[in-house]
Amino acid sequence: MSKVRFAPSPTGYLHIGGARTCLFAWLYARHTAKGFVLRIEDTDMVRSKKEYLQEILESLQWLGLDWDDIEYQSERFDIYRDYANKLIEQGKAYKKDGAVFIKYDVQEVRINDLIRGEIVFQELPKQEDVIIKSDGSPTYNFCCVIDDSLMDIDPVVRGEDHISNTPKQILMYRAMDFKVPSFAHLPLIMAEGGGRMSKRFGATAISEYRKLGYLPEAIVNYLLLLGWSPGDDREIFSLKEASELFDIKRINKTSAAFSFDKLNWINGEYIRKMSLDELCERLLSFYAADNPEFHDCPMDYFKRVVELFHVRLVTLSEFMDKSRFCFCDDFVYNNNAAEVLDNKLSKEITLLIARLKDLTVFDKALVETVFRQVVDEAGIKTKFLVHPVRVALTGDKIGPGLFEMMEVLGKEKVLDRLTRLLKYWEVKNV
RNA sequence: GACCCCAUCGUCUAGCCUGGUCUAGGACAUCGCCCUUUCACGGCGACGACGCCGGUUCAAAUCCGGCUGGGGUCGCCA
Repeated sequence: MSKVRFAPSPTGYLHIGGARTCLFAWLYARHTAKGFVLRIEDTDMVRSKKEYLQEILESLQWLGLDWDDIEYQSERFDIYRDYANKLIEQGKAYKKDGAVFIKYDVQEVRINDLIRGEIVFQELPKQEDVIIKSDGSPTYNFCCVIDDSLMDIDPVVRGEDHISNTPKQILMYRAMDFKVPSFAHLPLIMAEGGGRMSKRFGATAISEYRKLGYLPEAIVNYLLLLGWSPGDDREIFSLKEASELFDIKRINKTSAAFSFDKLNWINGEYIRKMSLDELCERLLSFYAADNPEFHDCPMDYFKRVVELFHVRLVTLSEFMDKSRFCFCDDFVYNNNAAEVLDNKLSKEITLLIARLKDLTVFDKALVETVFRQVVDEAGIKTKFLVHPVRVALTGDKIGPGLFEMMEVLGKEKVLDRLTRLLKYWEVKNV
């Protein structure tokens, strides 16, 4: 049975477009139970870098796109040279200036494309092409044809930018008496707001998205939606579900614009649907070495803090800023909270402190009961006491629910921070 | 310039192949309402598209042609 491949070139990082190409090729392979080959196109000895290869492999693993085989073109130069020599012997190629040129038997070329149907090229602009460069290394199109043929790749799944390469490749298949495979040319991804992906576009490398706090399953899910749909309204799938549902015929012909809004939504969906324990693990590994406070605090405390932000996170990276007040006491009151602090409720806060002090069990329900009693006695609206207390506890006017937050922070911290607010008002008074 | 690909709400899309069930469905974003101590989540609702012109047909988002628009490729890079 034929196989499917993804053929990255280690001359740069794995970018979002490459990841999507790989995803579709991978899904096709898994759906049809064909083998999936990772072919490293490292024929350009100058531009190919080990670190890029490393990064590409890590990114693919992170995304969950595994492969059955990996091949390196740099280890196959002998094969390419043999075919070049054979073509020379047959009079289909010739040497010039140290390079080897193939002569095309120019004719109409038809591509059988699984996504677009038949594509017809009337004529080719060139009659010949280099297959072995003057430095002895083989060219892309030549290697590609030989490897796709020898590795029994069918269909050839790749980006739309390769459509124009296909006619000359088909002529090469014919020159070497190879069976011509079918192709599946994927539409390209465009930058947000249209235009090419490369220009004026922030994050392109997959590793970048990882650093930004995106989950691999969310990225994969989003990429899948960018150009494919199951035909109904479902939008959230795991890789496993996707490989079962996948149908290459349902890939769109139109290039799709990338949207951070949608990616963010999907990422948030995955975070929300994740169990609390799972989210804790993800956060701990995301903040691995840089944030010892997360690892040093009691796991139980960490978990309860995470719970406060579970439905409030879009990316993992937001956790640090949002939860800062849970791990340190030295925060300052945010400027946007100034308005809330204008109204000095020293008397009410003092009363609240006194009542909270009496609590022996500092849980959400009891805290709320006490809080509402104070509000009643003071004869003010709940929200007028809630807002300044939140600022006192977190430094910000927006944040998690007040009472669950108080329970998590604990009596001591709550009382300290309320007292701190009283002092703040005192100082301001002078 | 040449060759090729594409064309449904702002964005991602369903529908198109096998014309009528489409006063075009869903999602994101936006806006409003509800929930509510803020934010978020959740619920409800609003806004919003078949690029244009012809043709075929009793009937076209769906088929055909042209135009326009967008994209890709024209390297001894991959």
